[in-house]
Amino acid sequence: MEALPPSLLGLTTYLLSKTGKAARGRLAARLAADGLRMWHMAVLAALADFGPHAQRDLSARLGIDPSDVVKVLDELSAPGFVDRARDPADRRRVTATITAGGRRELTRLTREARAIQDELLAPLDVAERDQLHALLTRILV
Amino acid sequence: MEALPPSLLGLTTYLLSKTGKAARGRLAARLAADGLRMWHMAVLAALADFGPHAQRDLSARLGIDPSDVVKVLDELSAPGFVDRARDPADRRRVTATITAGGRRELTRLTREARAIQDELLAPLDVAERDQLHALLTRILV
DNA sequence: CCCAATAATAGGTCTTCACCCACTATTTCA
DNA sequence: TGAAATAGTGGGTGAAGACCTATTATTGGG
Repeated sequence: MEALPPSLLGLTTYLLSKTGKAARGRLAARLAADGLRMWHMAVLAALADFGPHAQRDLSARLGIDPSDVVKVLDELSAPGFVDRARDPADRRRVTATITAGGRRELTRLTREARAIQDELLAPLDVAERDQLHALLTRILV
Repeated sequence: MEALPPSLLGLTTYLLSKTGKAARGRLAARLAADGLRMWHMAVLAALADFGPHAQRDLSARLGIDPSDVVKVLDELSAPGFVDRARDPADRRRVTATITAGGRRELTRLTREARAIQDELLAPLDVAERDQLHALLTRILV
């Protein structure tokens, strides 16, 4: 008397929604322990992977509202994870750069994300996890 | 200059979160066209698959707060998708039953969910979709 | 050189969602 | 039979997300 309705479990849409929610929920919980949220990690990742960004470029790359970028950067620069400096070439722009501390934080968060992933994907063996990863990647294209 | 950070795309957790959000978003949009939300569909599915439920049992099966079950059933009985009747054996209980109209609505919603699914999973062939479905099923246990 | 466009920022709104509390009716059981 | 537990209901709250607007500083095009 505890099973979920097969009508729903037969929909991949539903399974995606549900596993996605589980994944996001767990990841968000770990981030919250550091006072952070998803966007903070995304911004750190973007800065680490692609180098310094004007805030507008972060907004475009990640699809966040420009005014929310401001808030995220406020919260990332407080603990010293990013530096903000006005661009001398165009003084309207503010360039955000990840610091050594920010890189360390990102590494920590990534490690924890993988731990969460291992819990969530426990029923799958390594080959299957790779398969899943590849399929999801192709969906997002 | 538009790519997402590989640091994120390398995390299955992130991919799940993102595809899940896409799936939920699209499904929610279709449901909203009928003035419904996820839980409405879940409740209809539970009633169709397992027969009439006391509200408390719906709450337990689907993991919704009992007070939210009330609201969902209010909205499902307004258009006549479910009937509510007090259980004569235990007059505290209210038994919810899906109507013929409710079954028709569920069929419609399911058909639309499959259409959404086809859009979302367009990059995958049929075998791969089955694979994805099987993997996600095993994750949810 | 002036005006329109651009970048950042501060501040706010509007939903959605999960959750919680108080209250009533009814049942169970000591 | 009286007290405790259970079922449903109504009316909230609080957090999180996405979005929107006005303002200021700065730039570049006509």
